[in-house]
Amino acid sequence: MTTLAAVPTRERLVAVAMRLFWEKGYQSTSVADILRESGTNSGSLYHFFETKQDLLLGVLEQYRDGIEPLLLMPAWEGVADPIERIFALLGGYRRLLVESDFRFGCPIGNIALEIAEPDPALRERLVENFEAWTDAVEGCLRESGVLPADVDARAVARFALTTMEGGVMLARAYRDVTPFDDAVASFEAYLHALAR
Amino acid sequence: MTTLAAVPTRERLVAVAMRLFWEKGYQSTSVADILRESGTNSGSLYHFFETKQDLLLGVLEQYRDGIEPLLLMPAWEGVADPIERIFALLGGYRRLLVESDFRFGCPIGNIALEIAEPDPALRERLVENFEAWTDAVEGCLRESGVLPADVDARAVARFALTTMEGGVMLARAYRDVTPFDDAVASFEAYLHALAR
DNA sequence: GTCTATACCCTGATAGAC
DNA sequence: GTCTATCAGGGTATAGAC
Repeated sequence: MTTLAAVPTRERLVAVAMRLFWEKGYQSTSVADILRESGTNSGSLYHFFETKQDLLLGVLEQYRDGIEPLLLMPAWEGVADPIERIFALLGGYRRLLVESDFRFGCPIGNIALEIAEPDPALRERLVENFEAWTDAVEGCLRESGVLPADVDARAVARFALTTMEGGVMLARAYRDVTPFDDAVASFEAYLHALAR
Repeated sequence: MTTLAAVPTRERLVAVAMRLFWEKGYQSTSVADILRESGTNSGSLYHFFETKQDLLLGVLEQYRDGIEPLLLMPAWEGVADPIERIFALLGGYRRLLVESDFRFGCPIGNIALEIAEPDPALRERLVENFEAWTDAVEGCLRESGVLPADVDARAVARFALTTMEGGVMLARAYRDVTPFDDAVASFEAYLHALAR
């Protein structure tokens, strides 16, 4: 097993911040929390990151770079059909909701709404994450060939993201997966209607 | 014109907190901000509310009670057709996004994601707001009579909420109303597909 | 119900030796 | 790059007179 101490300090900080920002939110996580849970001293954190928000940027870059290997690849293992892959991806969020008793939703969506007026740099990182997610779904849609030529595949892919984010929000508030399931079922019906 | 001072203290506090929580977020609004902008002293606030979160509960109750008179009635003025009313409601959020340069989204959705692990009391207030919104849209759907009997009108209404919340989130992050418009257009297509 | 003053803690961030 | 110590400020909430 890899111990925390074996990981270089910067990566350790990003990994711990990633987890805490997800669990508690960005603003409710103190720098002291991150230092304690990562076994790091204040001086080291501020050696690598100018500010707490700078660390958040590092976390969002990590999410962006992890979409392919850490989100898509596990979700798509053993799923070859591109349309099924879209629902496997959505199913991953469902699983996360249920298994965490609705504590864990979408870490990017949380940040997007938690910070009322994000800096341009922060907003850019959020958009990069949303775009990478949308790219993946758009790729599935195109690969499937089910959409007529006059349908905007990117808009459909973005609607999948909208559905996921809205569904996760409601499921967490209700502590009930039904709103999420209903949203996914509706999206599926929408997709079928487009495909015919 | 009604001056601030003419309004009873409790209502004044709720009104100002409502605005600030929306503009800046709950956690980024300090009690001092609320006191300053409402022209109130600390002792008065804590006379009416035990804690800052208690004030948030008051704000959410106000939102809930205001859905009919302050959200639906203005949006539906001069709109008789129940299906058009659904899109008039969604159009209200669009207008808000654009006119505020994407600073104002859905105040309830913001709180729902800003607070990672809301107390049961807080969660209950969020749910009340989502339910009241869903009730209104479900009423429109039933009144319109466009849905076949085997379609779950409540699930469709909730999907409208999902669409709105997801669309607002993305539009704010992108600072571009396109994701919202695409989401609404997709929802409309979904509704048409159901209705036939 | 409202006023002033303030307790008391935790926040992000810094200093400077090693 | 890492360590300890600490700063300055702002956070929520309270005390107690009026």
